[in-house]
Parts: sequence; C-alpha cells; structure tokens
Amino acid sequence: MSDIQITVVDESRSVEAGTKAWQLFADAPDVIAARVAGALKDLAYELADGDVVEPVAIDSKDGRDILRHSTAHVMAQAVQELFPQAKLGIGPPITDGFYYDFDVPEPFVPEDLVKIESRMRKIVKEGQKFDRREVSDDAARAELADEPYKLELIGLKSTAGTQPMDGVAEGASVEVGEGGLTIYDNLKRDGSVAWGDLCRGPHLPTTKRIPAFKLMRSAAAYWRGDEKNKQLQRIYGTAWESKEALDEHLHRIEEAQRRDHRRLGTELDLFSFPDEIGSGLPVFHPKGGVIKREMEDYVRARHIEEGFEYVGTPHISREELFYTSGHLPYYGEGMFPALDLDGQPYRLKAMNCPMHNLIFRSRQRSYRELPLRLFEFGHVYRNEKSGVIHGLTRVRGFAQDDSHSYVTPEQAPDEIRHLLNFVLSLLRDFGMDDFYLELSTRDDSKPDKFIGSDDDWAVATKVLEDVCLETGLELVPDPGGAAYYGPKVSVQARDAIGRTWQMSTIQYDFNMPSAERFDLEYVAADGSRQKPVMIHSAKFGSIERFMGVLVEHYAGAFPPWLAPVQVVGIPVAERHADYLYELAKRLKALGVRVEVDDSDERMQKKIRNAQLQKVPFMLIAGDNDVEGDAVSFRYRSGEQENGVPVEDAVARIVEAIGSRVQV
RNA sequence: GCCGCCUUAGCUCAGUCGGUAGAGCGUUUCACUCGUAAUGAAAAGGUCGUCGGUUCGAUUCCGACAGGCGGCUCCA
Repeated sequence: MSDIQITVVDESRSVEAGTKAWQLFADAPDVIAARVAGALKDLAYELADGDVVEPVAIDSKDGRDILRHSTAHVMAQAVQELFPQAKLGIGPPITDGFYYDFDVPEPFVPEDLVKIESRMRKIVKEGQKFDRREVSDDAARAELADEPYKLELIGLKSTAGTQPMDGVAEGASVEVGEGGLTIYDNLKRDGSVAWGDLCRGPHLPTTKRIPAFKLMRSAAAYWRGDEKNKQLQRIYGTAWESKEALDEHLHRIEEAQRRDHRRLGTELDLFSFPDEIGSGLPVFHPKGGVIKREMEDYVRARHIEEGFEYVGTPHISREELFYTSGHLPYYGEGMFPALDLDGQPYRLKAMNCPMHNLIFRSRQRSYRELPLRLFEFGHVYRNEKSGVIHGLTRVRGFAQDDSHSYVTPEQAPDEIRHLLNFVLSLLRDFGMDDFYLELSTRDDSKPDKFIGSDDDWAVATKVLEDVCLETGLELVPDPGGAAYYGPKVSVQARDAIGRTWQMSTIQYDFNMPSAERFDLEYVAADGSRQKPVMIHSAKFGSIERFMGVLVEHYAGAFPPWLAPVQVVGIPVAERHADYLYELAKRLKALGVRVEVDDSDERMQKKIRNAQLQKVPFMLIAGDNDVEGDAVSFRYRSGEQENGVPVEDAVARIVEAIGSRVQV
C-alpha cells in the first residue's frame, strides 16, 4: 500500500491509501462528518491524495443539519414502514429541526405521530448504517419508479443541468445535488437494506448517532411550495446533539408561548378580537389604548421633529383613485371589494400614498418646498386570506405610520439616508437594537408584475443599496420582493428571544409621480416643470403589528413610559390608603399613571396582582412609612428598598418614565 | 384561499357511551385590617359558537357556516 499526503486541520499528514475519513477522527466521538476541500462528506469517505480535511462536530451548524437530515430519513423510513402507500416528497433540515413531506391517502393524526416516533426509536436503536451509492439518472429512475415526486426531482435536475437547484424547489437541493445522483441505503446489522432514499448527503455514519429527537406536528404543505400543486402531509421534527440541547430547545418554545401577545393581550387586558366585528379586526381596551397612544404620540412628535408634516386622509375613496395609482390592477386581490354608493364604486383604502399624492398635487409646488414630507397614521384595510390572520401581527384593518417624502432625484439618496437613520433610532427607542436590512428588488423574469423602465429600476435599486451599505448593517437580498412600483428596503429587527420581524420599509418610487399615474411635478429653479421622486416609508410598518411585537419582546413587562399602569400604591392596611392617595395625587399631577389598590385583599395578594400585571413600580406604605414620610419601593423584579423618602420615590419614577428606560 | 385539529361560565379547562352541565382563577357580597407573589365564607354567572338534519329527546351523532389554533401559500 502506498501512502498519500493529506492535510488535517492545517496539519500535513501521511496516511495509507484507502484510509477513510472516520479513521482520522476515531477518538473524537462528536465528529459525525468531514469537510474535504470545503465540501461535506460522510465519514466513510475514502481520502484522496492532497485532500484538505476538517472534522464536522455534531453540535456545529453543519453537524446539526446533517443530524437533522439523517433524522428525517429515519422518519421517512418509519412512515413508509407504517404507511406503505406513503410517497416521498422532500425532507430537508430547517432552522431548529427538519421536516419530510409525504403523499398519503389520509392526513396524519396526532396518534400517528406517536406511532411514527416510536418506530423511529426502534430504527435508531438498531444502529442502521447510512450507506452511500452513486447511481446514473436512468438507474435512479428505475429504482424509484414508485416515487413520483422523486422522479420529478430527477427530471428537474436533468433539465436544470449544472444550475443551482435553489430556484427549483426549496429544500430539494438536499435530495439531488449538483453532481451525479446518489442513493443512501439504510443497512441493518446483517447488511440487508432496510430502506433507501435519493439523497445528496452526507449523513451520520449510523442511526445510532442520533442522540435526541422529537416529532413536533404535522401539517399540509404544497408540493414544491406552489399553491396550484397538490398538498402533501408534512411532519415537522427536531433533533439535537444531546438530550439537554433538545430540552433547552423545547424550553425556548415554551418561553415563546409564554410571551405570545395573543395570550398576554388577554391576561393584561390590552386588546381583543370580537367575533362580532370580524376576523382580523382588533379592538384596544383602555390599557392597550394607553400603549397605543404613547406609541403614536411619541412617533408623531419624532416625525414632526424630523421635518414631517402631519396630515389626515379618509379611509375610503372612489375606486377610480386606485386605478390611477395602479393598485387595483396590481394589488386588487389585497383590497376589500367595492362598496356601491349611488351607483359609484368606492373602496376602503389599502394604502395611503394615493391620497398623499393628491395633497401634493393640490397646488403648484416649488423646488424650494422639497423635500416635502407628509406623514399620518393612515388606517388601511386589506383583504387578507382567512388562513393568514394572526393576532395583531396579521390583521385586516390597521394603522400605518406612513410617510411620503417628495424629493428631487438628487435629494433622494440623502432622504433615504435620513429615513433609514430615523427608523433605526425610533426602533432603538422601543428597545429594539439588533437589526439587519433586506433589499427587495424586481424579479426580471416577471416583467408584467412591475411597472417602469429598466433604467429607472436600476437607478432606484442602486440608490437604496448604496445607502444600506453605508449603515454597516448586514444586507440580505430579496429578489422579486419589490412592490410593483419600485424597490424597497426593509428593516428586520430581532426581538428579545432572537426572532426576527419585518418592521420598517422604505420604498423608492419613480412611478406614482409619472404622467401615467398622478403626474406630479414641481417648478425647478430654472422655471421648468420637473418630476419628483417619492419615497414611501413606514417606521413600525403597522401600529398593531408593532404593538404585538413589543408585547412579545418585553414579555408584557413594558418599560415605564409605555406601561399602562406605571405605579401601584399598596397600603399595608386600610388606614394607610389615604397616605397613598396623597402620594398618587402628586404623581398624577406630574403625568404619572398611578393607581392605589384599595381592594379588600391582603397586601401580599395586592403585590401578587401588581406583579402579574407587570406594573413597573409598587409603592408600599405601612405605619413605618407614614411616620417617616417614606415608602417601600418595589420593582417588578422583586427587588425592593424600604424607607425611601417620598421625594426620592417621586423623582425616581419621573426620571425613569422621562428617560424611556427599561427597569 | 388550501389541509388538519379545535369551539362548554369573563379566563384556563373537566364532563355528558344522546336524557339541558362542573372545577380553579376572576367577579359580587360579608367577615378579617394584615409588612413584601394567593385570608376565609357565601353568591351570582352557561338556550355547551350559529343554523340545519337524524332522533321521543342533541351540548353530545351528521352537515353547512362563523370564529380560533398549527402549517402551506401570501404579507405591513
């Protein structure tokens, strides 16, 4: 046997020809695959001369993907053993888990998942080996003759040639890679084939290397993500490198459920969704109303500071307006159906820009007025499909904090920069400080979905991209995500438990001002008529959605400036209530939202209630406090300080509210 | 919109193999006046989502619709 030269983790080594990757990492039990020259390989990979090899640990990102995808195979095997009619779709790893799609005559029910999971445990225990085998397209077709969806993927791959598979079907690239086709067989201990699947790999060496997994739920999903296609039954699962990691994951899910704004909205009496009004149409209760008003007041004030002018427009308009704007032909499905008024069709507005354009156009504009910035909380109504309504984050009627800046083309970059900095600073004021940007551009393959010339689109896209890059924030491309009238930047914010939400949007629009649309113009310095560019921007996106996000971000424990009740006075006994009423009067005079709990309960219960309502400050008074002109100052963390002089307590509260800090 | 599941008191949920229903919390009342996350007692509160069908009888079985939940598609 001759030796070959390889490099293992930056160290040159000489090994016998025929050495497998696993032999390099035999003493590292957490290594489940190898990266050879950047490509992931099974541990059974036979090393070649000159290979540069790195270990892939099971708790790395790639390692988890391999674990999860391998677990998906085990699940598919279990499903086909229990449901022989089941046809395979695709089964990729996803964030925190995996799924596999099946075409089955009857949808899965929860009891089926229990059965499948227990069959999976049996397969894991058997320690089946994942065995890779290269096959020709024709051989794969012959072998997978009973798997119509796999055949379709093979066909797509053949036509796609060497193109990446990403555009073909999300997740399909784990089935068929860019090179030749491979099949992974699951071999039992005696070498017999238990099951096999078309797959690019790599996989764990054996099923025994799956430390912890759990099936989560089943749901329908369209084949290849297209609603015109048949729905398959998808089973979601999760798999982790250890039992502890799985438990932590399940705990994180519980934490997210605990923060669910729909649940907290009821518990804290913030808002509700009366059936009588209709799906996706929230009402705000007094406490939710306080939060909403504080948000709106602050945002309105900040807009005015930043040079915006506050305007107002109706919720409804003659339909004609939305033909002028182009929304009806391009966005018609998203709007409520027409109302008939004396034979005239009217529409609830789904956007505010047409009306702002009419304000711009109400008289002749000079270049001296630009940038002209119009802003309002515009209430819009969108005919969302019934299945997408979700709490406050997806509703049918909502207020956008919507602005339109009318600028000269030369002013556009500065205005976009101004807006981007403005929205980021606003979001930071609301405790969100972890962002990335998304640049949504035109889909060149669907020209009929977008209006305007190629040149205009190119300029607009470039302007947005340049400004985004200046911020230094991560910029993620979103091809095809643009509005029909222009490209857009959206700010994605990560909340306290790491989930991301689309918040602000900034759109560059050269179409609405055009002669075919609103024919907007201003008089330039040389007396000529020029077309402005308009820049659409929503800072929160929608007040409703942002409130939902904030409820979850803060888990209901709002910072004092937003808290519906900022201070609760808790008398130790009834005779101390008047003392607290006096204190409350002083706080109220300073604009503080304060209540005294004079109910019949014991003070312990009152503290508990205030805690459950997540009130930022509790002021407790008994004999000692009354005598010393002091209070016991308690935070909702449970931290407390006794004998705080009333003056100090008042100052501390006013300061915390005024500085918008979290406590 | 599509698939599956769900809908019982203000909230969270039991229950009725078809004979008009219960608990805890909350609410109200009474007693207790209390020092850092639940004092005790009593009472009120439900045409069991809506409409149809089957049945002597439907909250229970069947169907339609509405609403909700989990996904898919879509989206601020």
